[in-house]
Amino acid sequence: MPELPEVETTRRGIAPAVEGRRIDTVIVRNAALRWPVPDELPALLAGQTVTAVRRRAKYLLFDVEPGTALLHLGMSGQLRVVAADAPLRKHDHVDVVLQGGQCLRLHDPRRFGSLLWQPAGTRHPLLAGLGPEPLGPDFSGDWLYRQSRGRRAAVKTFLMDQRIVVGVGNIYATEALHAAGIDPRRAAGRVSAARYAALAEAVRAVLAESITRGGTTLRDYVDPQGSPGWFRLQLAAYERAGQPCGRCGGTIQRVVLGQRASYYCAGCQR
DNA sequence: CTCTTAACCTGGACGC
DNA sequence: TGCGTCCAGGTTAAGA
Repeated sequence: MPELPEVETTRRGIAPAVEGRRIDTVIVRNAALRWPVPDELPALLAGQTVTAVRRRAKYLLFDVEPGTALLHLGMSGQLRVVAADAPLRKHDHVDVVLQGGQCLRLHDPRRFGSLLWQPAGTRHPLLAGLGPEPLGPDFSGDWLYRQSRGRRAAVKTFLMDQRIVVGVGNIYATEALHAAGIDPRRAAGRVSAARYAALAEAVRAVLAESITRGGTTLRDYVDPQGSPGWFRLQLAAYERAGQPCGRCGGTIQRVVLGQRASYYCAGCQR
């Protein structure tokens, strides 16, 4: 489900309820996520005060004194702020019960998400090797250009590689390439520096605009208050096969790249 | 190294 | 109504 804008919207939605708040208990009903939730996690978090909720790539990071809890929402994860006694739904796998009667509830039907622990002063292997934040200072067209030299994989697959740049998933890679006028099938190593400059700008613009609209709800994404995101209304290419391109009037095509559905306009994406 | 593929899992949409 | 097939905002391990 979530790419950077949805994770960031989730972060902003939970921060007021969580930051500076003490954790009463952590209830793990089903530890069988992408990786097993560590047995010791509830004991590590109970009684701790959350000093900050951060985001790195598509991970939410909950800082407490002994370390950081890492939460990834996978494809179908939702994190909601609910009353601690709110009725349970199927697939409500974890509750972080906060002092004051609210709780953070993780709901994840497909269980591709993960909840892991990083002791203070260490770096979890999953966070090692991640590329720059697309909305940060280290991401640029020049960076993309240099990383892409000699690569034959499709530029869309390259753009979704979290070692190259984080946070860009299937929707936003599709949209950014459309906005930049680049054919997603083109080999990454055969895109010019000038066009990577345009692509980097398109990535930033599409992510920033989606955040302002609360992310994209295609099927089941909701923010921590249960509201959908509205960026879907802005999608120019994603899931628009057969429809006219808003820029050139051509027809949006569907193709599969790296096992993921991709959409592009044969008229204006080269 | 780079690249491709299978796998993890559930549920909704669709065709018969 | 039911059953089979395909598809879905992600990521990793394994193999070529």
